[in-house]
Amino acid sequence: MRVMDTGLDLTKPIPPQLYEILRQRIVDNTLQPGERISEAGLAQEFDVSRTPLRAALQQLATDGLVSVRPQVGTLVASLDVGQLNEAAFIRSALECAVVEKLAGSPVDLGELDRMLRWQAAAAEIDDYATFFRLDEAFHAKLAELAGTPTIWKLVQSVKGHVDRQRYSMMAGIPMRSRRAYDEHLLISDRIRNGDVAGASKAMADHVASVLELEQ
Amino acid sequence: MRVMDTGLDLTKPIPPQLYEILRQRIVDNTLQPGERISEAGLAQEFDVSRTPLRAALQQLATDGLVSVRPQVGTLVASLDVGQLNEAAFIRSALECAVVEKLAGSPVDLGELDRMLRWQAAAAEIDDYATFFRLDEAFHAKLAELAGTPTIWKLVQSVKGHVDRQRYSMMAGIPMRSRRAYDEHLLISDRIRNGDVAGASKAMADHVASVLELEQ
DNA sequence: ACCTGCAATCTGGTATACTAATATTCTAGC
DNA sequence: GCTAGAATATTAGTATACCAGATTGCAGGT
Repeated sequence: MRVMDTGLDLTKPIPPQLYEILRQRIVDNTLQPGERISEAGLAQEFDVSRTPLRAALQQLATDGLVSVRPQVGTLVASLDVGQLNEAAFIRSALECAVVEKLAGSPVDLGELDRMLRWQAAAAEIDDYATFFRLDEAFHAKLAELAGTPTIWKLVQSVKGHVDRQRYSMMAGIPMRSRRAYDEHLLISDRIRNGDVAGASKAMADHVASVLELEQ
Repeated sequence: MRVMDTGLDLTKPIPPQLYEILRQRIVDNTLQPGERISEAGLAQEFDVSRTPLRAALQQLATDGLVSVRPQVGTLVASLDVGQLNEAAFIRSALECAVVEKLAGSPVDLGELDRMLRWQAAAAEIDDYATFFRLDEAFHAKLAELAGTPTIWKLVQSVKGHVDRQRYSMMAGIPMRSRRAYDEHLLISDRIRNGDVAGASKAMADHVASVLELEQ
């Protein structure tokens, strides 16, 4: 019998919740590269059967965050510089295409401005958790405004490798909420001005900046 | 008891095979938009249990080719012009990024030339099935040479909507193997010449051409 | 004729049992 | 002491049973 809270809401679909939890554990290195994952063990921990757990692992496998070897085991994927670069490249290509489209065909940026003000506030008080959430929402909103919400889904599925690298580097490094906010501002300004190439460049710099080692 | 051949190789993983078969049926309109899919029915048809079948359906759902509604049913996704445009947009962004990278950093294009000669032969004799296979291989090879094989996986997962539209239009229309071959040639030439913008443009035109209604 | 409510049926979601293949451990033989 | 091989344990893959929610059709009341 298990009474401990597993953090799952059993009234909502289980696999997506398990996916998010496990993804977070891999990204923040709670589950380390190369570590073996036990389906049965995790199923017991979350007090669910292997069935929904396997659905979550399948998603993580398509994201390249775990590697399942039949009849052997499921491993947390190793950090691979090639895969990291590729993920960053893909993200850049997709998000640049989004802002190019936005800069080329005017849309209402009111919602974006509102989000930027929230970000400014969060950056001011160094509320990193909130800023991180708003940062994700900003990029998602860009894709939504461009009429390409699928792009944000693809970016998310590819972004895991980048996020993992970021967590590895992040030990004690001061947050860059302020810088990220400035870059967001630059992107939205250039979109507003219809500066297609400039907006694209600003986005490329922005997504590249998260991997820079120096402050 | 079932003796009919289901087309499955039981010595290899089942879910990917089911995925390919069902994807093909959706793309070529054997399974029509909005049609209801019965997990139990398909499981019986292929003589497998619902477990591997559900894994395949989950993949098709992430591709947006089916829509799973809990306790209601699984439906073949409707043709949606918005989704089609988005898929074409994403494909263009990713594949243009690939050829831009290739044109910017010289690599050995020997394998590509070999594939182009095969395509020329297939186009000459109007062997459409073979040409289609070679066409896919050409694009996959571009991604491989650019060091971004994941991009081709993403393109494939998004391409279903485009392929479905292509099948809908293809009734009686003469094949365009020759034209596709010429476009491939143009792309590879511009890559070879380091013409980044030109190669990108050629690729954009190429992926856009499959949706053109006129000959 | 129409609306309402209940019940039968069908659906996908989950739990569990079983299989086959791999990895590991232990042991017999040298 | 060491190696080869067999027994054991563990794994992901698959099949099956069960569940709860949703739809559908009909019965009965208005």
